[in-house]
Amino acid sequence: MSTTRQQIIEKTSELFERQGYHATGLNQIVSESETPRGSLYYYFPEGKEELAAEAVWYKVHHMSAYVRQRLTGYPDAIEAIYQLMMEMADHAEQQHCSAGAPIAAVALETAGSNERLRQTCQAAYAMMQKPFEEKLLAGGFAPDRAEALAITINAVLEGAVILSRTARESQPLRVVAAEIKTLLQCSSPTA
Amino acid sequence: MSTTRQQIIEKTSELFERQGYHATGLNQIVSESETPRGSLYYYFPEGKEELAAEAVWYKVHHMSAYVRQRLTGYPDAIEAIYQLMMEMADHAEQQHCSAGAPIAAVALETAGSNERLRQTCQAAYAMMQKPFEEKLLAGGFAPDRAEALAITINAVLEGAVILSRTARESQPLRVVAAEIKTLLQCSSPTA
DNA sequence: GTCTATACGGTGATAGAC
DNA sequence: GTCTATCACCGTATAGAC
Repeated sequence: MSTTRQQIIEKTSELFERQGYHATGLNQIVSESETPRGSLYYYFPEGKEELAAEAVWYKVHHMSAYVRQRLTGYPDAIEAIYQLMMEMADHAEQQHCSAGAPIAAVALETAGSNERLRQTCQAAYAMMQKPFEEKLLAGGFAPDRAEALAITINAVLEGAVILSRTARESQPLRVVAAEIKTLLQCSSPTA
Repeated sequence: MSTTRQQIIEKTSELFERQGYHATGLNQIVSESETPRGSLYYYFPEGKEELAAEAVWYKVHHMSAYVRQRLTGYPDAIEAIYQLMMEMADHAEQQHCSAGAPIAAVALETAGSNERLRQTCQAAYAMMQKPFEEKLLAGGFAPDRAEALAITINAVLEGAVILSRTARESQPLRVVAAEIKTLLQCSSPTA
């Protein structure tokens, strides 16, 4: 795998996360990634759509692996998820709540106009849901409960990141972390 | 208030909801709103930014009024909120999950580049939070609990709408409705 | 693999007539 | 209030040389 190609993908996913799909031009991607101008259509012959799909895919692999790894830090599922969410709030605060929701940024702009990217984002969300579902299963939750709770965690995280970005405040992320903890506790099979 | 001006605002908010900010051009707004071409800069001399702020503002007034009205339908706060969320899922399904998250669409694309629109979206989210907070307060929840839960509802709704749009499936909305009901029940002061 | 030049359409915005 | 003409700029994409 060439470094150039990977550099383009990483910069694209970074720019999508900060600016969204339509606001990110191919020119900006090339110039900020400090990549040869001629390489873009060499590595991504189908143009922006192909590049965007790869960028989303790359980002979600990275994020879901991070989540899965972090969730192993605490044996208890509820505590692990709570600590992860608080850690995300710390992360957001460090970068002044300027980023987050990389899938949503692409999904909202393209779901209605580009079927390929819509499907990519759909698969991305499914992938983000899995680590939570697995951890809850391992924690003794019934399969249907684990799935419903993982969907809820996925949704509330996405929403809270957007609220935090908009308000430039990590508070929404911290609030929902505590509420999800409560929900998990009163849904716990051992409760 | 002229009809032309209002038509432009309504069509703009509709297009933002479906396509986002950058994908929606002034030309499209004029042509689809069937409005005189020359009127746009007459009513909105500051251009797209001013129009966008008004469109977000209009939409959020409309939505928060709808939510507040619907929450009066059931005396019990928990049941009222649950029914409202399920109603939103029905709505989404009727339009094939093609819309929703009108604030998020603008917020994600502009929060990092346009301070005015960022603040508008921030105020919009605050406005969306209020009806839930009020209903919970009236239902006997302590002020700080009502606020935290309203923030969570706001976040989970925004996230679930995005998940539903992306998957073309109302299931995420229905799932989070049930989970929020559980959370409210086990947070209830009368429980 | 990379470069440059270029095509073509669309963007937000302005000026000046009516 | 509205229209038209026009602006400069930007977007993605392609062709052909090296």
